[in-house]
Amino acid sequence: MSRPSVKICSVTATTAGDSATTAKNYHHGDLPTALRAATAELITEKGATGFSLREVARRAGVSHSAPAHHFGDSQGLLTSVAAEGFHTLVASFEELQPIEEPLDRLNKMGKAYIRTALENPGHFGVMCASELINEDDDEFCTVSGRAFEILVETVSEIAAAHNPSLNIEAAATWIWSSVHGLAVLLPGFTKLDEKAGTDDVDLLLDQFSDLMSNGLFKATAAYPE
Amino acid sequence: MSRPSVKICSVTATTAGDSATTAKNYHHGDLPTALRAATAELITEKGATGFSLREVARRAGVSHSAPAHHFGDSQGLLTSVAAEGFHTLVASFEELQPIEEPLDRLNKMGKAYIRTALENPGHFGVMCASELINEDDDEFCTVSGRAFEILVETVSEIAAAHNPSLNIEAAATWIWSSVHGLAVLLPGFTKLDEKAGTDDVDLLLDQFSDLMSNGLFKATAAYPE
DNA sequence: ATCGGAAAGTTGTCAGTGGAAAGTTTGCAT
DNA sequence: ATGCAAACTTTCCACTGACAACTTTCCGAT
Repeated sequence: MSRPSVKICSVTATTAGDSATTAKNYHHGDLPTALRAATAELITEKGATGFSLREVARRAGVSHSAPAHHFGDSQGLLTSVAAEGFHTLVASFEELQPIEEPLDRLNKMGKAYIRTALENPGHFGVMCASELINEDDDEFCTVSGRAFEILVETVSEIAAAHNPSLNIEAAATWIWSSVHGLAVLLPGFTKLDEKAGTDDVDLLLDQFSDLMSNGLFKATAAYPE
Repeated sequence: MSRPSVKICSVTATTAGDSATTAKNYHHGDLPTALRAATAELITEKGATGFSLREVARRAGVSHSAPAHHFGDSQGLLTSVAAEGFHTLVASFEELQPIEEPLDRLNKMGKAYIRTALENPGHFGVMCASELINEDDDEFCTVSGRAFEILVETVSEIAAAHNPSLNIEAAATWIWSSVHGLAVLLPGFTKLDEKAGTDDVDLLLDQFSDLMSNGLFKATAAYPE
């Protein structure tokens, strides 16, 4: 929360185009965006369970049933927040695409994944909460599918470069599971976020890279320093 | 350590076991157990978000605030259910300890993990829901710590047998993340549970084993048949 | 210019929820 | 039998999500 990271998201990007016309477009300006922001903030503070539609509305300064008008129900709002989070993730993935060596790119994608999760706990807390969101939502499907697609592409390149007989789908699923599991299991994101956490995570991810590349039989997984 | 008193079944065991002493012990018999069972059932049906203390009480046939007397609040109840789930997991791990070859044992532990998750969705849905439970709870800490301990032991043996320079902690964390991530991400447990799902999962786990052992550089991750 | 419809937002209401507080039943030790 | 604590019930309160009905604002067609 030390940086204005939420701005990254496409949603703000799409609407932020001409603020002259949209900013005071209506009563509120851009309520959907404000509601998503309030939601992410609230989840960051109180966790996904502490979330409440009415509290979000209160923070956005609108009546308690205004959100329903834009998102239907709370699931709709949370799904939209989740999609926003995936947009951020995809954007950070795409920034890394110029990296030539696919293994290096994969390593950095893993770090980006964890960093995104740490920097946007409000979004991340809901991105894989299949209970809370509507995974069949069009925008959500598209953007989360795109994220996985990028991973598969990278794994394909790794296979081509290092091991042509690799089962790409299985490997991609496995990698995603590893990194996602780590993100989920990392105890108390806030603690890590506070201080030197990013370095620790990067170190751990380097070990993961070693393990993924070389396997239990050959990996040393030693701290590189 | 191969077979301590199987606390897991204590729940089901006590209800059927000595009904003379416990069954009609008090008003209800064994309310805490009944409440845990009702909770698991409810979560299985409606997901962790569909859970409500009052509905659980209703199913157990007691007043809406009876649960509070035993578990404090809903978090207490859910934590107890999570601990119960970990007991089951630890028990299934311990059944596999006689297997000599640690790699084989690890493979079967992974399958057991997924199978436990599939067979007890009500418990699993809450075991790693850090939002919903109190992870500092004594019993929860003990039993979940034990599960990880068993994994670390197995990884240690793998290191001793195959790769002495392996960083054991990192590797264990990584393996846990992989399998947990898979369990979390597996879309719709019920579907897989219905039919031939177990085989599919076993196959996927075999691929994971291959990837974990040999790494991206050497693994083929091909279907074994 | 204005009129009508649609989008944006409000107010009011309802059943349901968790939690606290206070009362009641039950078993048991003395 | 009596006293006491544990197990459970009843009552209450603030809060929630969803719905329906209402008002305000905008914008385009005439």
